Amino acid sequence: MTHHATKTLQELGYRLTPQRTLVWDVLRASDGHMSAEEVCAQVQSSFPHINISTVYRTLELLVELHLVRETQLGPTRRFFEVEEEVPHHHLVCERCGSVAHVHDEDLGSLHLTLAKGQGFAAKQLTIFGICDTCAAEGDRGTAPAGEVGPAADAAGDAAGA
Amino acid sequence: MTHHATKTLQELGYRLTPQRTLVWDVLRASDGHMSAEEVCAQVQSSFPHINISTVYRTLELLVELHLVRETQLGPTRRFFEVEEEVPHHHLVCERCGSVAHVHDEDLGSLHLTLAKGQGFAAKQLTIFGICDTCAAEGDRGTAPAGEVGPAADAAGDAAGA
DNA sequence: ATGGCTATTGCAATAAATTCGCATCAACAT
DNA sequence: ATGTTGATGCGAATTTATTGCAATAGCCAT
Repeated sequence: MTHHATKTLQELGYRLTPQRTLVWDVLRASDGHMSAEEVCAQVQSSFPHINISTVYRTLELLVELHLVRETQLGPTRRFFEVEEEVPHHHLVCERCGSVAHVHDEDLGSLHLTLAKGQGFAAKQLTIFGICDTCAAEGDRGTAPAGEVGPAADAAGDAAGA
Repeated sequence: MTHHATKTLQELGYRLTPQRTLVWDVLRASDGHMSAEEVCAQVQSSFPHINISTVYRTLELLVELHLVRETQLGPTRRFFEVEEEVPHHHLVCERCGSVAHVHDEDLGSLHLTLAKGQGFAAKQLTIFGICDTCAAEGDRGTAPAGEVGPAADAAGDAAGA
């Protein structure tokens, strides 16, 4: 009961279970975004009995109630975070995977541009690119673009994940 | 052999197999983004023997060679599209799932803002929101926000997928 | 055109993430 | 305290993606 969330749940007729409370608490305590598995692991430290499927169901519910939002940080995994008052967006580094935030207000006229140009109401942006740290490291890391090719001569597997 | 792609492959020492050619052709013929499964199904119509794992491996290769790029349209599935000369970004409607394009140049000063503010070099944006069509339809569709709740009174399952 | 070297492929097994059915359990109103 | 019924745990089923390996087939040299 760290928040009005519990009240919200009850007011809407949902039962207030320890599982739900804990999932919420864990997400609130977290600084950033968590996968369902991470949430589950965290919750289990104080409530060992919780099951991953319950976590999924709870997350789904919280998203439905706009207490939590699902971020879009890439394929093959879902991430969740507490829905905050000041909207923000995500900068995902394609090289190191780090995730930074940008405040919505720092987007300039983007909303207006999209609204005018395409009639699109932007809610959440995910911006993929290269963070300053990785850029500083030069073009090492995840196989830049230069000399790729089959294991013809001496080019190892320069194209990992 | 619809493009320089085949030449690129051979020049780099990769073998030119029908599977690779067909995956490339299918992607080129497609208007938008395709999942690996969709590509596979398409290719199979003219080359029934191709296997999904080959499709994955081919897509990975084409991405590596910057002939194809992986788009980031949401979790739980990967999508691919031919890498085009003029960069564009994606507007994904959270309600109907439609995907529209925005030209990079229409983003205004966003690149500059991100570069200055966070030292971040943006490459690909995915913008989630509501498209004009859905907005016009009012707040029906994917359970807006108003009256959600357990199956208490007469509220059906207004919150499907 | 032929043959050999080895990159590629197909297939099946595997892995990871998420969902579903159902019997049991426990919130909450009475 | 008790009943009603929504919520949970568990295992099985799905979906999506990856990997090992033997068989196949490009491509170069002949």
